[in-house]
Amino acid sequence: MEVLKEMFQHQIPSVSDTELSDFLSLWTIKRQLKRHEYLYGRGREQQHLYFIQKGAFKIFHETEDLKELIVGFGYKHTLLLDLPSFVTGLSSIYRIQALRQSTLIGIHQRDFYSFMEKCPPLATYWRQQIELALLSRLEREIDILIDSPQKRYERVLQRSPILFQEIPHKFIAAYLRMTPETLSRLKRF
Amino acid sequence: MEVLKEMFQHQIPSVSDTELSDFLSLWTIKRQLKRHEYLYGRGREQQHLYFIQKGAFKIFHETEDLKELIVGFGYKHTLLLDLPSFVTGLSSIYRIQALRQSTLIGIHQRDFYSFMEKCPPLATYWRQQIELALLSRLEREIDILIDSPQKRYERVLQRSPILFQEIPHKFIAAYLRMTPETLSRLKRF
DNA sequence: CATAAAACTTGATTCAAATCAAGAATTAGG
DNA sequence: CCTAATTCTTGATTTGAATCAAGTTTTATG
Repeated sequence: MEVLKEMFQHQIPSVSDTELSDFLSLWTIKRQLKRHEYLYGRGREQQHLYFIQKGAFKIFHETEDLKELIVGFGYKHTLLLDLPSFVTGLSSIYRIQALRQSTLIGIHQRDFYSFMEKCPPLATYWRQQIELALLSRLEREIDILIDSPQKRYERVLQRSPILFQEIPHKFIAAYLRMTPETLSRLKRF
Repeated sequence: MEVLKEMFQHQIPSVSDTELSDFLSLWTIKRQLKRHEYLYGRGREQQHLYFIQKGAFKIFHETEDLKELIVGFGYKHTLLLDLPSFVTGLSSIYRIQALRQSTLIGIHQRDFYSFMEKCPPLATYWRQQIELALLSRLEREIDILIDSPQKRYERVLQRSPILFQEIPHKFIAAYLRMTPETLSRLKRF
């Protein structure tokens, strides 16, 4: 809770102390997930926003033939949510699975949105977050369109070195649109 | 101009007639582009929002080795902009090129944003457009992560059949992360 | 801390899509 | 409407990453 408070203090400096306390009091959902556990069932809507206190997650789309297309990860001390489901309220196209034992605290979308209405700094913050998410997705589109596995690897390694410390490389390989064998060979140089 | 007016009347029904007229009067930029012409120079910031009255465009990222990674298209009677540059004000990571003779009308970002401040329905509309752009990019991410060229083709054909009528297939092939030869062979079935 | 499970590495082989090539069809524009 | 330029198709060949396989290292957890 303390870390979450610091994060918001840092990212939304214009929010007052009392507002922040009120806001944090809405983060009532506590969850503990074991390795391999899913954050929610297949195809359910997922209208929670979580903060990862401990652990790591993979976010992926499951194709009809049960292949996993990994679209992102969640690490310690960052927010975790099913963005399309959170925004639209529709059932999710993603699954989110714990990569190791993890603890989360969360807030429901309706509580978040209703607090946003009476707290303009939070509204501004959230609008910026959506814009940033869009921009980062445009960068990622370039990442995965590049032909050469070598270049894809270099680009992401440069931008997100943390990834390679936090996440098993076989998942990073899928994220980079290659096999673990290919990634392993690239790392040699 | 008439078509643009109808589009906004349809998409922002809550906006008043006088407001709409005021807004449209800010669309003062007129441009004519010949085939192969660029909307703006390499790496320039691009803070205009355009409406395509006639023509078609490709939006692509140019890699260091001058390969073109196509990230989207613009068609008749839709909006055209360099989204990351428009939102951040930074210089663009994309180039936009006319695929045939085209005419555009445009508005500068500062005029658009300042009108948004005094027109809440436009602000709401724009926020929704950003969210929609994000959601469509998440769908696209899945599109291009899929291994099989066949499946990538089917998915996009199903969702955007118009594409295949408006745009030369060699560009669609690049958009789908395959060669024109591969796309041609897929179309046989 | 022991041991079972998971992840990673490395080499050999396969295979699907890229490349190369050339002719046919379509489109642009004077 | 004609001609040149561009795009599309189809076949032959090449190639680079996937797959297969097996051994090694690392990590999880009772």
